[in-house]
Amino acid sequence: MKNVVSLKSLAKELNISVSTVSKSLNDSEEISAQTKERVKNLAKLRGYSPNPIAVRLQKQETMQIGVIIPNIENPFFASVLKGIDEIVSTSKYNIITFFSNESLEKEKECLDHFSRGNVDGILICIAEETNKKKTFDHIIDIKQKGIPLVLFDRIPMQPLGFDVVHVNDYDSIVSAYEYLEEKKCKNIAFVSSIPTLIVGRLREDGYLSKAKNPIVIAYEELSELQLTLQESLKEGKIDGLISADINATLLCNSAIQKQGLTYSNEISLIGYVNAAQNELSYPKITSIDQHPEEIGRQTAKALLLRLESKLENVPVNDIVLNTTITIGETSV
Amino acid sequence: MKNVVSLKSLAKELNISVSTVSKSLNDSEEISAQTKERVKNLAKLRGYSPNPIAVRLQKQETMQIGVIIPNIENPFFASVLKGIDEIVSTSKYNIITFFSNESLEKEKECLDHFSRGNVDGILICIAEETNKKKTFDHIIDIKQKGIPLVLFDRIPMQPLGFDVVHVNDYDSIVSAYEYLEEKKCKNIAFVSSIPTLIVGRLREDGYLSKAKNPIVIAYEELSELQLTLQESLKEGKIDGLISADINATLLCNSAIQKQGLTYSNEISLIGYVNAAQNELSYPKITSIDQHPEEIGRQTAKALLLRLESKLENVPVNDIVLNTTITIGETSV
DNA sequence: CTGAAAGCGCTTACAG
DNA sequence: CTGAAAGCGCTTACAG
Repeated sequence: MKNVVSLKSLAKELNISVSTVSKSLNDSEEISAQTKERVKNLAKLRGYSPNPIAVRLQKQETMQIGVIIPNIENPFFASVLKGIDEIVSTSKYNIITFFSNESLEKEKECLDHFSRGNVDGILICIAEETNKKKTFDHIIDIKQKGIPLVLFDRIPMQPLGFDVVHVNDYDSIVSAYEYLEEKKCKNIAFVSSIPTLIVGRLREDGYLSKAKNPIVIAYEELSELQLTLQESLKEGKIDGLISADINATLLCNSAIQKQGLTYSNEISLIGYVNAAQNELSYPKITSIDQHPEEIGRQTAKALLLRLESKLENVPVNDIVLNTTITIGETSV
Repeated sequence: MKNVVSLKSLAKELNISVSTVSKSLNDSEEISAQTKERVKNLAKLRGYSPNPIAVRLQKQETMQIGVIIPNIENPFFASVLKGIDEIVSTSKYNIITFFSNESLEKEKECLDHFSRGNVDGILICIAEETNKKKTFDHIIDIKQKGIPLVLFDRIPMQPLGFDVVHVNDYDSIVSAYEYLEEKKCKNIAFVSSIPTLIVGRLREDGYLSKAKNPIVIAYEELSELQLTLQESLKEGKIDGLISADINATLLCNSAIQKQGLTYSNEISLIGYVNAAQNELSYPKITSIDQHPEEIGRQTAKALLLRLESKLENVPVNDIVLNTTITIGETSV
């Protein structure tokens, strides 16, 4: 039941050679208008479409872009992927998705698979474990294979020699801090469930650069974070919270509510959220918007640029995007 | 800088034929142990790995599975995709992801692309628009192409002749209704932002089968839904809410809070949520868990089964999974 | 046990 | 303007 229409079958039916059929369909200058016409008509009639695998073998291109996402259940990454798809789907490439599930081992396997000739280019956000262990050799190795690679969101401190796309995490938190200051907050604490992630560190640094008497509440273990947070709020000193990630934001709001605090002069909250969900939630939280789809689009564009201009000496690009603050109901 | 190690280069270096090299690496019985040894050693030394495109062309398999997701920003689908990945990543296949963004047109393009020899099998959840217009010809056409296809979640009323994986939406709501009855709710309303989706209709039907004096609040337009919902709550009659989708659930909770109602004898809420986010939210909403990852796993398994047993006469599978109720803080 | 040949479905110099 | 030939990198009957 497979598609049996091939160049060969068309050629036989038309009593001409395979090369002529191929050239006709590719609109080669070499072929007469009349022959092209005949070939194209029959091709359409028979529903011919070229075997993509054969074309790829011939062209020595896979027409595939490999994407490695740490965790697709994180809405930030889901939106980034959507942005990537938006750009890639207008190109000749397909997206092969892999999920590292934050595991270094899995990430290595993915890159290994990609580098065995399965993709023409790679888009990757490194896993949490990779981030912690600071093991980047498997990524650097890709350079030797000559496969263009673009890193997004979690960017190692030391440059690896690849294009990168990210937001300015440091400045984002500085802006958030300044925003809360405008709202007359005096004791602003920083809450994070990602203290070891690169982006988490940058955000913390941004906070520390502003706070005179810093209060950092940071645990990876959510239950621990929750407990400590509740304790800290009980003391009644804190009147502003900046949360460094989606989970921390949810816990902050939850702790505030449970404490019976109200979003007024009593306390304010700003943090990272899942934008779509936040829009409908109560209270709608004042948030730092990273514009994840835009990150995805820029990442994909950066790769396509490398793929199209085969120039090896294009300098490495460091693309920094701006975050914005979306006012909600948790800062009055 | 491309990988220049090929069967040919190995053969030349060993002074034997390409066929012998190929057979050795594939552990053919025909080849002497000694030769195999030599070949494998050199292959390892040179870091040889077979060109996947060439293998595919030869084997007449793409080793790719095409997945069409209506909206990756919906956490339900993100989790389904994770489940799919979990199973597929243990097979020889790769996942090609496409997002229809709920558009029939885009969906057609995806299927068209897939059917041009780009994938060996297809996993699809139909777009909202497809669902509404009840246009399924582009899906049915896939059967003629001989490409196995499995539908998940949104399953057309009339069987299309493909394997399907879904939950029992009707029964889920019946259970939810019965649960609220146990909690002494007397006036249970049904709130939906997906009145025209198949799953939305089934859920509504489940509700209608139980309610004596049904109150259905259903609008696709979220602002309209929100308004009507607030009006209805103001009347003070409703003491139980069943929400048919994530957005409706968020709006219900938001409306309840704004109304100043408390989750006690006053009112209860049960509905669909984003499980990960709900876990950390306040209040934690009592929810109907569809186990999306399991849906993904089952969907992928169903396809792999078809792909492996080339038998055409395997009867069509209708896999129905159970939902469960997770007790939260919105039903006391 | 090894290798030459054909073939998977295409494209593209090159001859005529 | 058309076609035969070689080749992309493999696999696999078939001969020897």
